[in-house]
Amino acid sequence: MHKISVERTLPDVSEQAERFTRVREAHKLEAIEDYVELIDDLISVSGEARLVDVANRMGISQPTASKTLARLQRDGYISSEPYRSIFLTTKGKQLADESRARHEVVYQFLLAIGVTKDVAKRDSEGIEHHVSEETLGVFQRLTESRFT
Amino acid sequence: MHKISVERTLPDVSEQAERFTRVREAHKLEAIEDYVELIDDLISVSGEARLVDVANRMGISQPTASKTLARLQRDGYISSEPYRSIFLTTKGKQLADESRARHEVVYQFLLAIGVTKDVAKRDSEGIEHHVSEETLGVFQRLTESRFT
DNA sequence: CAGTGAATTTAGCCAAGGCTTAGTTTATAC
DNA sequence: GTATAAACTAAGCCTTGGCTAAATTCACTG
Repeated sequence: MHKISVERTLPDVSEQAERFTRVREAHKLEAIEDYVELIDDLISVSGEARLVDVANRMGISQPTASKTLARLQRDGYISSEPYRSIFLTTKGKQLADESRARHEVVYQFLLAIGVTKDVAKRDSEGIEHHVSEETLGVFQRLTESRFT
Repeated sequence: MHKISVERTLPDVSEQAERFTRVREAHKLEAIEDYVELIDDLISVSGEARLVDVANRMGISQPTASKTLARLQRDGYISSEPYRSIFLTTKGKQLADESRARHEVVYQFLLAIGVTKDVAKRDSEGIEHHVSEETLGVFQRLTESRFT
């Protein structure tokens, strides 16, 4: 059995480096987006966002949630008094809205092309953060035109 | 202008927690996948993989690359002698192949639905790690049937 | 075959994001 | 109005993954 060795070439160094750097930067925003989106949902549905709920829903311990929320407050996404519930700042609310919109587009797109509901939920959670405006636009158009 | 408040519900706690946990776990594999894929490419194209090239192409400093490669070796993905070039273990080569295949499917799919080449390259870099087998299968079928 | 420059490693720093254990505050029930 | 349970914070530990500066090794040139 002979293996056909594929003609493989490497992209330009700086171009490739930039791509990886971009992905790494996107990662930093991801956690923040997930938090503000969740906090916004909690406020909408249950009237307030408590640390304990954030921790439980993110699947992390309360101290870890506490530390992360402190960072979010430091960076101006949320506000809260010690031992009190959490509020989104304008900046945080804006990010939550944008993030949810992107999330929803990806989710609906996956459904439209025939991915099952549960998997679409799981995959869209990871994918949403890495989709450019251009790709998102394509997703949206295709979803609307129901090309299935 | 009245805002229509959307009926928003929250998913089951443990289900949501599991989803976030899954994404966090995927993240850990990402870096590894990117490294072994790059190392494999370097070996294919230039005959060997040197730390300096890995660092330059990942867009990180040499010491950071050195530390990460040490972890990869510790975990059995690569092997190398001090000051020598880097080799993939069977485990590493396997992961590189799988990762590249997934990467390629995502990239070709994005191209097929009309995303421009540069953006497809960038987005597929981030998306590939979060795509389940099921979604990947759907991508592949749709790409092959050239549904544009 | 010695000197030099490039490649690599070592050491030491930092932030993020995870954990546990222990202590404090809050709220509730009696 | 006080006891107690739940919520939250504090302290301290770990890994990953980033950096710079400095030391070491390698390879090549002359």
